[in-house]
Amino acid sequence: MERSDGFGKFPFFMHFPALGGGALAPACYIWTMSSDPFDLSQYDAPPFDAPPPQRPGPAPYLRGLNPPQLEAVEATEGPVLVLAGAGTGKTRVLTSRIAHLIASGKASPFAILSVTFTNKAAREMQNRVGDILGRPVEGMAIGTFHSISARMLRKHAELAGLKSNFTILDTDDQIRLLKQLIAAENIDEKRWPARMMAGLIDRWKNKAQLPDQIPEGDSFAFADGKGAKIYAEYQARLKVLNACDFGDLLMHVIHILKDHADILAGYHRRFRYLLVDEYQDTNFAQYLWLRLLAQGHKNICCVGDDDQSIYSWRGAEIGNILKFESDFPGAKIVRLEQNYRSTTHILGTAAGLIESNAGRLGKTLWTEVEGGEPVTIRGVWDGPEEARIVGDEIEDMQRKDHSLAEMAVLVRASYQTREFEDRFITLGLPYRVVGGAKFYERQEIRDALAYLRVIAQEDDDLAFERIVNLPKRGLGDATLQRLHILARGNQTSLTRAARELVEIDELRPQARRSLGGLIDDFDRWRLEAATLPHTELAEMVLEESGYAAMWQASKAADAPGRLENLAELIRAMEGFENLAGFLEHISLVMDNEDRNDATDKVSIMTLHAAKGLEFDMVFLPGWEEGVFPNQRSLDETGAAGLEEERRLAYVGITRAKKKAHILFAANRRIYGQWQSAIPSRFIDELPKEHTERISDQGLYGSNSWGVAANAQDDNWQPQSGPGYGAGWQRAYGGSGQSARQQRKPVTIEGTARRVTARPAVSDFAVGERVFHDKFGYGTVEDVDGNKLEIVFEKSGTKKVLDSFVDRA
DNA sequence: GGTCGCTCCGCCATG
DNA sequence: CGGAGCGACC
Repeated sequence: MERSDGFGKFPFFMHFPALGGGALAPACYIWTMSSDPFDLSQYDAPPFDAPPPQRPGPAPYLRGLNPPQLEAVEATEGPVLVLAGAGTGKTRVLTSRIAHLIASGKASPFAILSVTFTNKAAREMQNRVGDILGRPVEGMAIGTFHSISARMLRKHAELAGLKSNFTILDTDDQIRLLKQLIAAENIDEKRWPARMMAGLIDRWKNKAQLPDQIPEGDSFAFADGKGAKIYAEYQARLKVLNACDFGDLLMHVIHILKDHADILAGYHRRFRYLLVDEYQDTNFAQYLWLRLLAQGHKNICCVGDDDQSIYSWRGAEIGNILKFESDFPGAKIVRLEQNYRSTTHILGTAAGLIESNAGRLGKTLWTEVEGGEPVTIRGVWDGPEEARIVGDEIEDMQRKDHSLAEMAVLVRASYQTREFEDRFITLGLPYRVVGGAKFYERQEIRDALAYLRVIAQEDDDLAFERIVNLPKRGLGDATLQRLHILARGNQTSLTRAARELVEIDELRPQARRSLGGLIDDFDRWRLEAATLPHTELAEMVLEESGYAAMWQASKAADAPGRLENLAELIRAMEGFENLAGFLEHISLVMDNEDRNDATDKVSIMTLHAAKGLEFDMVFLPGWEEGVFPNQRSLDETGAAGLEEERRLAYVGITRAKKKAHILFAANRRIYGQWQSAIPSRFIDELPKEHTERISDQGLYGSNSWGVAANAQDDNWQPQSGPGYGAGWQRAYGGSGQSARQQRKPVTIEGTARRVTARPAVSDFAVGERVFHDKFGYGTVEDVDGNKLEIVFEKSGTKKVLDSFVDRA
């Protein structure tokens, strides 16, 4: 492979004075945590360095627990279900319980298996237990279902038809692979998108169903009954690629434990105590996984809150928590109801809301902390206005010496973060988007990772395809086609097919030479990988492959930033023991917070991501019908969907310790189109005695929002603000009507042109006579969403947006 | 084989 | 509106 002369003397990372710390990178994500590999190589505990005997009296970590908490901590033997309301100290119970198991000598860390919902929670829990015990906890198996399963699967990979260095594919890879299979089946990808198939496979795996266990009918969810077949082909292909997806991690482990009694017995010997956080969000596969592992000793402690179950869309079964007692006979149930987090107003608001849900286990949260401020509910004109108000309020609090880290904006959907980012950037307000745009989702990072993936696991086709012609090596579609044909025919991977292809005269000499060179490069890098530290290997690969040179030669404005990101990637690798550990972290640990960054920042995140967190002040914007509750949730799962949305709102409110702000806007831009919006039905459900409703003067008139059958004028506190026209009143003038009926157009003044905002579905009908400023009079011929096909009397047939015509 | 520009579609939440 | 993906053209 040709390379520019002497390039090797100037490693790309040397061009950056401060490695990875320059001003160009827009955001700085660093992984600093080394993967803390709990060892699964043995089932029997090594001699336990037992803690010094306790002095008489209650251990220090038990002091300060309330009676139910203490009960949950001390009931170490047998099944225990802790129903822990929001803010009732469940994390404290879990950490104290682990500390108690260790300090009392009942178990060494080695014998404890602790499942958390996020890796971040795992990390924190581990640290907190260490703090309690006064020394770091080592050897405890702690992590998410997925990360623990990955460890187990690496140990028994061959039983799932894999090698222990298997690749974990992300959703992107999964979809690319499915696209190929769908195309090979001659299925129209437009009608049956790979995304949809990926969703189905995910759902099946959440139920631990193998391809041959898919009921006939379920298979018809895709391409007229080809669903199960594609699933089977997908699984077969994964085996050839020595790869698995997220769902496989659990499913393979479940089937291994089911089919191999000796292995299961081994884990029973080892894991004497199981702890599970966020039990209400476990799905059927996770339930099976737990049941298998808990079968032996039955020392399982699950903590959860049915009111905070927000993951049914990915298969979580609230039923798991409801039937715990029958699954584990003799289970002890402990309820934690004393809230230590929030004020009475916040708790009261949340409780009033969740009351509308049916089928709850029922808890009554109470607190000793009286008073505080009522929850503020505020209607604003539009999205930008909402972001402005939130930004101003945050700045105001900041001036009053409140830490930004104690404030958070919690949105329903991730696209909503943008409006706030824009505003905060304008204000120069430091923020972080938790779980937002991922560093490793950037093009250049994914490319670099692809090289490393192929080195670590040569059958990783998805990675190989990504970089086979990057930088350009003259290996285009034609060559790739041949590789694919050969690989499919031989049931092998692209790399292996390539090895064969370069031996014969199938390819043009140039392509053959180029492909041969690439194969040789990879072989050489693999050889180096055995001895070279992985960071140096990465540098070597980026230089020798010409990938770094490609960006150096690029005149694109963002090329320097990309090079800097590559340097950042290498720096990130330093925190890991080896390449495999790093790659596993990338695929499993989604939270990529820069833990070296102690800057005080506001958090912006989705409500889902906020689960388990708490902040002094919480902003909950976008409380509008269709946004929250989310329209698709209502459409797809109806009443159950609404209840889940309500639980999500409950989660949002209960994140607040001192103050919650709820906001909604009269106008929203969706897909770049202005639409009028009406306040969320949840707003009506919030108890009046715990909330205050603020209206900008002139915006609402003397009326409430029209939807508020139970909202009264005396509950309003008009504030001075920009005066708006009567549009609002027109929009919210009606009352007692359903959400859909209430959608009426709002006229937005002040834009360059007079624009009428309308819902996405036009309320014009075929045959209606209309008038258009430019085209004159005409008749509606066809309605497609908000697009109308109109035959104009003078101008002929035109496609126009309904917003631009009026009824004649 | 590579690049530019147009069209189409999505924005529900995740490991 | 913004990104992905595809087709036309160099």
